[in-house]
Amino acid sequence: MARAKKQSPMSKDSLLPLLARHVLAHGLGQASLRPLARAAGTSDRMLIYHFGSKNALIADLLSYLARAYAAALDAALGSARARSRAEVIARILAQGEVPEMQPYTALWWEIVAGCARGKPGFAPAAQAMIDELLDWLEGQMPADDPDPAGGARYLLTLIEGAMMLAAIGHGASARAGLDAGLLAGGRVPS
Amino acid sequence: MARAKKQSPMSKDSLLPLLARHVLAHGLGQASLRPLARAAGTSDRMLIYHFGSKNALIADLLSYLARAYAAALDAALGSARARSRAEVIARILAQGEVPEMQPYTALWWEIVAGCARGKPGFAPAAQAMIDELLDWLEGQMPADDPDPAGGARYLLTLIEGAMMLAAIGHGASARAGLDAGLLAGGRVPS
DNA sequence: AAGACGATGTAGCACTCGCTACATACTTGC
DNA sequence: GCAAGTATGTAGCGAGTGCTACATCGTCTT
Repeated sequence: MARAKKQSPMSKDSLLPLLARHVLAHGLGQASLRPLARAAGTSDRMLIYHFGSKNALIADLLSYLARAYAAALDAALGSARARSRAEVIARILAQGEVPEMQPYTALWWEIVAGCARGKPGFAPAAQAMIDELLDWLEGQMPADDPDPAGGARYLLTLIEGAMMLAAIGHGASARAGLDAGLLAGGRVPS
Repeated sequence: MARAKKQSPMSKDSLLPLLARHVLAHGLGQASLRPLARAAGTSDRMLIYHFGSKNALIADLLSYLARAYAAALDAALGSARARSRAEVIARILAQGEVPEMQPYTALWWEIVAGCARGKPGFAPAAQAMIDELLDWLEGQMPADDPDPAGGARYLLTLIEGAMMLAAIGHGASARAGLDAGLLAGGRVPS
C-alpha cells in the first residue's frame, strides 16, 4: 500500500523548471522541441509524450512561468508600505534592474506579443502575472492614499508604459514622463 | 538622356508595400521568405536578390513600416490642440480603435519583443514610431499646459501602458488607472 | 513466472527554413 | 548585331520543424 513507488524520474513537474530556465535564457521564439529537450536532458519524443503536443507544452510552461514569476516577486520584494506613489514606482523600477528579474522582463514582451496575436495559453499567463504585480502594488500603496485601488492601477499603467519605453531604448522619455507626472505634485492638470 | 527607362517592374520600393501589407495582416512571426514572396507576387529567390538577406529585408521592412505608420497617423489624426490632457488621451485611445490602425498595434508588440531580444533593425523602427507619436502628442497638448514636453512624455507612458494592458485583456485595469490618475485633478498625491 | 503496461530510445516522415548554383531571358551600350 | 550585364525562373541543399511508428526495457500485478 505504500504508494512510495520509485516513480519515473521524469515528469511534467521535474521537466518544467528546466524548460523554464531555457526559455528565460533564450526566449520563446527559440523554443522548439529539440533544443528544449536538450536543455532538459531528454528528447523531443519524451516532451511530446509527457505534454501531448508542443502547444500544450507551451501553455503548461507559461502557466508555470507565471507561478515562478510570482514566487520571484515574493522573494525579492518587501511588503512594507511606501510613503508616496513616487516611492512605489521607484521600488518597482529598481526591482526591474535586479538581475534575476531581467529574464522575466525580456520574456514578458514575447508573451504580450503572443497575446496580441491570440496565441493559446498566453493571455491567462499574462493576466496572472499582472494580477500578481497588481496585488503587490496595492499592498505597497501609502496608508494615506485617497484611492489605493485606483492608484495601484494608475501606477501599474505608468510602470508598464515605462518598461516598454525602456525596452525599445526610449527610457529617457519614460523617466521624463514619470517625473512630469509624479513629481508635479498637486499642480498636475487634469 | 531621358531617364524614363522602363525600369524593372520589381524593386525594393514596389515590393515593400506588398510585404508590409502581409506582415500587418499576419504578423512578423509568420514572415518567412516563401509566404512573403507569394504575397508580393514573386519568389523567395527574388526577395533575396533585391534585399540581400532576410535580415536586411526585415530591417528595410520595419523602416518602411515606421514611415507608413507615420503617414497613417498624419492621415487619421487631426492636429488641433486639445483642451486637457485627458482629452489628448481620449483622442489617441479612440484612434487605437480605428480599424486601419489596429494592424499596427498588433504588430507593435512583436516589434517591442524583437527590441527586447536585441534583434537588428527593430529598435530604430520602434524608436521612429514612438518619436512620431510623441511629436503628435506634443502638438496636441493644451495651450495652457504648464509643461508640454514633460506632459507629452507622461501621457505617452500612460498610453503605452494602457495599450499593453488592453492587449493582454486587462483593459479594465488600464481604464481604472487612467481614471484614477487623470480625473483626480489636483488631488493626485505625488 | 507470465503477462500487462508505462516509460524510453531510434529512426524517420513530410514539411519549412534561409539561401545558393545554374541556366536563361531581357535590356543596354557599343 | 553582339557582347555584357541585369533581372528572373527552376531546382535543390542542408538544417530544422512538429510529430509518429516501432521496438524495447523495466517494473508491477496477478
